[in-house]
Amino acid sequence: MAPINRPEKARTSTFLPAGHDHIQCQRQALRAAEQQCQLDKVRLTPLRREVLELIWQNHRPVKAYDLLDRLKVNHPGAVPTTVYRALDFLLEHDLVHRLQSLNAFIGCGTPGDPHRGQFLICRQCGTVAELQNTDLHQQITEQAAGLGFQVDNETIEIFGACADCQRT
Amino acid sequence: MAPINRPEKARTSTFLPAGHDHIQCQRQALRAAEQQCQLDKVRLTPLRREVLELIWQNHRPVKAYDLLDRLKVNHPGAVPTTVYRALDFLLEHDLVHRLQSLNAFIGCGTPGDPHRGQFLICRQCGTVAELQNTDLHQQITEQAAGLGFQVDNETIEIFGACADCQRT
DNA sequence: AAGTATAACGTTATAATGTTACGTTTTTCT
DNA sequence: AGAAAAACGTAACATTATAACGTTATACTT
Repeated sequence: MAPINRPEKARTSTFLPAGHDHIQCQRQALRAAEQQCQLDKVRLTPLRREVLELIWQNHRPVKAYDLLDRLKVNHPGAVPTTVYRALDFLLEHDLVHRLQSLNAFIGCGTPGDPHRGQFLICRQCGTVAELQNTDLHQQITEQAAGLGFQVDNETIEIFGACADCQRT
Repeated sequence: MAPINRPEKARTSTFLPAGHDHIQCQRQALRAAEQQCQLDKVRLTPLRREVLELIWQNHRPVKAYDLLDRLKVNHPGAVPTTVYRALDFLLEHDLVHRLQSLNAFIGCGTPGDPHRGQFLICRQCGTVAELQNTDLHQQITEQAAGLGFQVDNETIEIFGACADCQRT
């Protein structure tokens, strides 16, 4: 399946600008998720919503069992299945990403957009930036095509030091 | 750390040409590993060598516990630590790669080369091709640099259908 | 509105993956 | 030969993820 190729410039959703209002950011993410679910005609149930809310508490990846611990506060009966089922739903509808290198999850800021999965991950502070680099995507797709390989999913996870952490 | 940027064209190590002589391929890989270890002045012990040999039995990723089962044939005392220690060694010396999306391992055909980790993975037959796409690497490094991010490691794992599997 | 199909969730058990800690053996280096 | 370092043995355990099956809630049809 050839990818959508919008003529946009490379952009990034984080690293966070100085005055980042996260309360607002989280609220906005949940609103976007609700809209996306309406469009997709699927149900963002209270449980799923709560998991998504927990994921959006910051811009660092969360592990499933941490999520579980946090979920238990309001949801004493929660067990691994509870979390993994919610995560499966959120992944399927592109509301969160899975970071394979970390076995962890992070909210997706742009649920409607073509969904790739290009991440910069700071080893030190753990902050993750999601890239939307169309050129990169296209270059990969083209090289693959040259080898007769038809791409259906890409995982790009780049580790290193973010600007803040380099200074320290 | 700025990457080595050799003016090479994009290349790939597999998908396998029609008449691929795997016995020869495996032997060659082990020879290369031995040489690399000599250069690095580290020891490719019988255990490590045996694990590497098992990994090179084909061009599909192997899971650690599968490796363990296979290792037990000649090595009844083997336990997870046995395998993971060998894998740690092999990874550290760039003799194998870890595929994060699969929790699996695969031999590296070019131990001496600058070591990135760009893979095409066929969902159907499981065959993996390692790419050495310098442009891709450079593009990532540059975009990251533009965000003040200093790359130290990249994981690129592309899933899809290889040429053979598309035909079926 | 009742009946039925489907989706979501609860519950228990277990599988798969990976690590820690500590002791012993082997190799290397002086 | 003796000391230091590396490799390996062994047991326990931590983390991550899924399977199987039953119940409850929601949506869909008539």
